[in-house]
Amino acid sequence: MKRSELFTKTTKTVPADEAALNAKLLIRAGYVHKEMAGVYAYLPLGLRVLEKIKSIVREEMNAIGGQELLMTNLQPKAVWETTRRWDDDIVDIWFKTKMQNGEELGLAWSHEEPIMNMLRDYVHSYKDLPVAVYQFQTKLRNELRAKSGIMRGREFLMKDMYSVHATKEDLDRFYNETIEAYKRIYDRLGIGNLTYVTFASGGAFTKFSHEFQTICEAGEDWLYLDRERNVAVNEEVLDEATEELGLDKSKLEKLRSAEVGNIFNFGTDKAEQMGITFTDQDNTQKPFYYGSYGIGVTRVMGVIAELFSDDRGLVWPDNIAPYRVYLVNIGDNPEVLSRTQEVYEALQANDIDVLWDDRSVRPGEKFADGDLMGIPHRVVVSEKTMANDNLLEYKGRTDEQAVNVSLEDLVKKLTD
RNA sequence: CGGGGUGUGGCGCAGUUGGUAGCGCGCCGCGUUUGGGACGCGGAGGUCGUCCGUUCAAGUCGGAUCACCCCGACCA
Repeated sequence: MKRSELFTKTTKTVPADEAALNAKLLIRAGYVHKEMAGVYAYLPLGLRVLEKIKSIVREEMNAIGGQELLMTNLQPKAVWETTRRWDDDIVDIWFKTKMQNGEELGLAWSHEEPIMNMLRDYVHSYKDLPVAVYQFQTKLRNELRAKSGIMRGREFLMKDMYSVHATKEDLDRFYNETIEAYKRIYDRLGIGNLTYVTFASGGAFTKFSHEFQTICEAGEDWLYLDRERNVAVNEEVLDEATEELGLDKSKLEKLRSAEVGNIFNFGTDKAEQMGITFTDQDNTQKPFYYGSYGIGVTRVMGVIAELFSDDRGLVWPDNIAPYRVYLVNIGDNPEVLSRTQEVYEALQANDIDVLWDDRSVRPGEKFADGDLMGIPHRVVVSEKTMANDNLLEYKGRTDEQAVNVSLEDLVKKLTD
């Protein structure tokens, strides 16, 4: 992609209506556009980041047997009445609307009930089990107050997976496999070393659920961490969990964290409430065991933006940067331009995402833009570099000093 | 939903005791520039969130309303 063709612009001025660092940077760099409080549009750069995060999540979900699908945003009232969760006193974040004939509809804040209801049509026997399905879906939640930029919106993108099983043991097995898959996801997203599996409040069926909490000053949760045993507990279940797990409360470290994932073991509750059963081997009707597993995709993006930024702007991990290389030509000397073109094509030929800042603006502006956008690798072509054995100037986003490399070595470095 | 704050060109802001709107950035044109967000000259762009009221006169005063932000409560 050439920078001159990218319609979004960067800006030096900080938006006045944002306090959250992630929103300030993402808006300034042209990743997101604020539609209204808690509602953000994803522009080409932002969408590329989201898609890269999704690819990682998708690979890991597929690896444990998840089948991707796409549920709907419009949801029938009846499905939610079976678990009493249509009631605004029980779920207070509903967006609801009506059809022309007056029939009430819900706008998806979760898909737990609709997924179960859908599975009812296809899963009838123990032979069909287990099943795990997942989607990337927009969730709409009528939060009293939106805050923290894209970390907590009224509209956000979530990966939600659901699994149904014939036995408790099988659900437990899958639940644990999912925990491992989630760890791999956070590792690949570059936040693995800051992310902890955390005990949090459960539901009716289990005492605790598990959250994945990333240590982050901008988070809204408090995490109590036992570094020695590598166990973390959410503040909301601190007393119960420390007792249950035999932790020494005085040794726990209290840290700000952001919830980047949450998984629930529902047992058979949901299936019982909804009256959904399968025929087991012994020809009796039994309710499914049901688990649900969420990752807030847009929230993760916000957390990463917060965690890795510096005073010059965003700093994306290589894996999810919208482009990996920010290519800069200095000056419009035809030889420099044709050399830059050559580098541009070589990178593309090796499947390295490159954004070429081909504008005829001063070098400082290009450097500042590349830094603000958080592109991990910067490559410069100029008369100076060409005079220097035709080497390229390379600088990592967080490097102090640039170094000279050949095109071959650059490609090698970026494809290893 | 309780408390606090803010709405003025695209963005960030100023605007005195009420007298008919200005600055920086950005944008357009011309020229000079080109290794960390250049400079000169010339331009375009605003019924001051909205409505009602007070007044000869409202960005400015009063009321209502909407939106946005922060703190709290709540939440993936």
